[in-house]
Amino acid sequence: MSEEVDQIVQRRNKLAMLRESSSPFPNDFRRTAFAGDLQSQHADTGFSEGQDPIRVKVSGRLMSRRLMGKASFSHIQDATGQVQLFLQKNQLGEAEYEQFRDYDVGDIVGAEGELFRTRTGELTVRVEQIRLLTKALRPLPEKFHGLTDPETRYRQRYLDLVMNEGTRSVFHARAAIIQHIREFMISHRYLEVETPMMHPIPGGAVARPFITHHNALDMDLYLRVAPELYLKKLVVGGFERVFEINRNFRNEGMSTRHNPEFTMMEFYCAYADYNDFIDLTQELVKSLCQSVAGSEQLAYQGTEIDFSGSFERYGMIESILKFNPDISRNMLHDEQAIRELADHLKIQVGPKDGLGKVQMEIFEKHVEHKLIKPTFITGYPVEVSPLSRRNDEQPEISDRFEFFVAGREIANGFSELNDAEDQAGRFQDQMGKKEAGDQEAMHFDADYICALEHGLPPTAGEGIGIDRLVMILTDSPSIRDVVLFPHMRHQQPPAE
RNA sequence: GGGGUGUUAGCUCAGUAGGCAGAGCAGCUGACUUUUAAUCAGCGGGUCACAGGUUCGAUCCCUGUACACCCCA
Repeated sequence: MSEEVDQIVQRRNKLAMLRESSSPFPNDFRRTAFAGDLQSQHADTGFSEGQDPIRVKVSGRLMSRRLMGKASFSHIQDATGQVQLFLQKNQLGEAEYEQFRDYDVGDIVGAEGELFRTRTGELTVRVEQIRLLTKALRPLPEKFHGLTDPETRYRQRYLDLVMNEGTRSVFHARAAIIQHIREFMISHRYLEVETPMMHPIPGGAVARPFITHHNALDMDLYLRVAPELYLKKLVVGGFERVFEINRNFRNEGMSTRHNPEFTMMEFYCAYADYNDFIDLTQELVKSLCQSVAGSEQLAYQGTEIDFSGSFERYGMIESILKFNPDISRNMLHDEQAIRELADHLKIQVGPKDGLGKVQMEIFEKHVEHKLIKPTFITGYPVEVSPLSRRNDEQPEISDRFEFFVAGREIANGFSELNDAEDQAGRFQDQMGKKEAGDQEAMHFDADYICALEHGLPPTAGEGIGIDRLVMILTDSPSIRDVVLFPHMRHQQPPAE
């Protein structure tokens, strides 16, 4: 019999004993204080003799035990932090003290007593009563090194959360970031909405969808790759400023910056253009830096990133030239030359791909990862922007921008294409690409065209990748570090 | 999809020119009324990821598979 099983068997035996004497999973303990609150409230309390004693009831997970004969110390951890318990045989009584000695690290307990300070000055509860509230049958990871194995941290995130303060703080930060964004949008008069996650036709982004099936209707549905088309239908309907924070699903590879489901905020504003959203994005990002980090200087994975002042801004072509001195402007604008260049750069180009598509490929491969400072890129080709408004001066480019930090695309926004006939033509173009084998190309969405034909006001739209933003703001190297339960390959469940 | 690295006790990690598998923590027994990685004495705990191959003998060498991490596409 392995020791792992031994430890579980011992705990099961203890639980069996508890079942005989009482209900082992009581739910009538009510705490009066949180550990972290006590620490901050009593940071300067002296607990001198004459003072009125402060009685508290605390509960949480037993994280350590130091048994010394007739007295013991222990730490419990709740949602706010840890506090030390001091247990004495003559205070608890023989029976209760012996019961405590049977508790295991990992058990959930409730304790009541008076606050005091130990010789070393640590705030401590002098326990008068303690109860086991939940027996833990499996041992926790080791107390000193904690849990470091990345696979276990992701698959059993609860253990990571119990053991690692850093993990807890990342997800607290994530919640604060999303709350901040939501309040920012509401304060700018945006209405929060929820649109379908299951789409009859996948649309709104160039991406491969997941397919599911509705039994009663006997029809295939697609998990959404973006909420874009529905949100713009709401603008047609007169909700002139809307936003949605929710999951998108893309059936693509996984990496440190891609999870099959990821969180995006999309938002639309009538009577605004992409330049307005560049300004709005900068304002939002700066305010997030201040609210999360308290500074516009952030360190990301050892690189200082400066969010102060106005963010950098280049045209896409200019950025290619700036970061790749070997490439000339003429090469990027000549069909023949750019294909040779792409070949030289080992970029695969499809036979139906035009100038714009190849420019985009070169940009993605040879510029994106170099955009470390917060940077807006504009001037994207219409060919790769099937939902964007055409630029008035240069019809081959769109009124679109993307926002990059630390070499990562964080946001994508544009003046919306509200010309229904142009949009129908762009969908036709996408269908041509799909027939040529491009699995990411869009479908023709007649419903959406119909909505546009009713009149979409001039509108700006944008999507912000929340996970990537959280990565940068929390200095996390992988998207798995900012998603509570990242997608993992199937694995055998933990054996007993 | 390609390349690299890894998988040894519940956890964190050693290790073996190829010859009975190691530590710390956790666990168990005992001592201990201000400890905090408590301490002291003793004890138990392993399909060395999985499947093949080479070998007298494989945790170690070879091949494949699974899972994970990193890099590239």
